[in-house]
Amino acid sequence: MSESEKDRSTEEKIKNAARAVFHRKGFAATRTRDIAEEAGLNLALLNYYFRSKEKLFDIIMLETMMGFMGAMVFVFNDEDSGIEEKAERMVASYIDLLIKEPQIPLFLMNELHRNPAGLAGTLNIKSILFNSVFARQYQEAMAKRSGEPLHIMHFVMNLMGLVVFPFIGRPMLKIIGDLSDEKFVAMMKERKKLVSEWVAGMLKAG
Amino acid sequence: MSESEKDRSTEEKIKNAARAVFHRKGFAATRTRDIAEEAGLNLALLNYYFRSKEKLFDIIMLETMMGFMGAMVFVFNDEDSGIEEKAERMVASYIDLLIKEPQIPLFLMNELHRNPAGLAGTLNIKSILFNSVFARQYQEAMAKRSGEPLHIMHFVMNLMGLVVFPFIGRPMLKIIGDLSDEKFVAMMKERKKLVSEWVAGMLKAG
DNA sequence: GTCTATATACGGATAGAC
DNA sequence: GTCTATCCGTATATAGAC
Repeated sequence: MSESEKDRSTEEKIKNAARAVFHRKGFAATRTRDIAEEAGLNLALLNYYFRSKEKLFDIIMLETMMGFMGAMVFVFNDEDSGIEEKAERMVASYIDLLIKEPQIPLFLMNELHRNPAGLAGTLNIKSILFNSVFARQYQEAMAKRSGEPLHIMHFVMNLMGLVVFPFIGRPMLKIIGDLSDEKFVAMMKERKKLVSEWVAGMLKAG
Repeated sequence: MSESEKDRSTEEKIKNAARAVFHRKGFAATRTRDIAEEAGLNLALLNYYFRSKEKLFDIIMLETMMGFMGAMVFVFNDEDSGIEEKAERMVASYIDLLIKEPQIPLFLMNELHRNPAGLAGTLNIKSILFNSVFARQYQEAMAKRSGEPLHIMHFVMNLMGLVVFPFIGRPMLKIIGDLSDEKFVAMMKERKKLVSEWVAGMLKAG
């Protein structure tokens, strides 16, 4: 089956529609009818291809999770870059991803909250972090700088907080700051450079 | 009516139960039956006291929003403290609040996403920020430091990202970092001091 | 594979007894 | 004010024609 045929197959149409609607409204608030309509197909086809709403959701969730984590894991184990360059690349690639697909973080945070074990257990992310080149470089950076060494999760929280939070809080931030969509996106692009500088500072200062 | 009577009144019992369940599961996923059960009361009483699930939800949403914003607004307009002290106090009070009520941020972000205008329009938060003592002090700090002045919303994003995001991403962070609940809370307490230092650094460095 | 029609379950809301 | 019983719309899932 060619790529173009695959994209247009009924199964792919359903998955693409399901992804869009689930990302926008979350599991509980989406109706299978919404997905069928978004796909331009009959409701019965959802059950023909994917047994149930739950099963369809699980597939979308897994793919979304992999896409989101993939952006990180790819950079994590590069031997040729230092920690600051890694941080800079993660920041840039996440901001690019989230400008294109801004609903992903809220979707993921919600559904991980609903079922923390389910998916997260599938991917063994925990060992991915601790055994990474990134973790080794982080420990080296901590050893060099003044002050107490900080748990690596503080660094992960900072990186994600500075990059991902604005997309989760977007509706609130737009109101508080009186920001248009264009202005918001422009600020996110500014943040590629800014966040890189801030996290580099955190690695040095005591 | 005395305080103890008020706390135990049927209306209060329903509101307390509704708050707990809505915060935990969000609007779409909570059933009025869940709330009745949590309150130890009959389902029919919800409609007797609060017409509909929507109406009950709106009340909880408004109260939660006010509680969340209140912690900020209170500090915003204090004339006697500098900007760094304000930041430090906001960080500390938010972390204390969120250790007690960790579901609030995800709840608020979700429901603001569902209906950005609804509530946010009610409170005119936008003018609260721009007319605050805090905003004036921020502009002064920007004028003094080297480099281009940064939009105040970058500062708001940083403050909230560093403080609030960990509570939103808690299930993910616990898995990635192999953290127990106790360890997670301990790290959040550490962050009172750390985040204060980081944001102070952002106000100075170019 | 795709459709129409329908079975079945669930959830919000209310009627009416007490 | 509070309960039990029930109505009724809506949503998932499936049966069966084409």
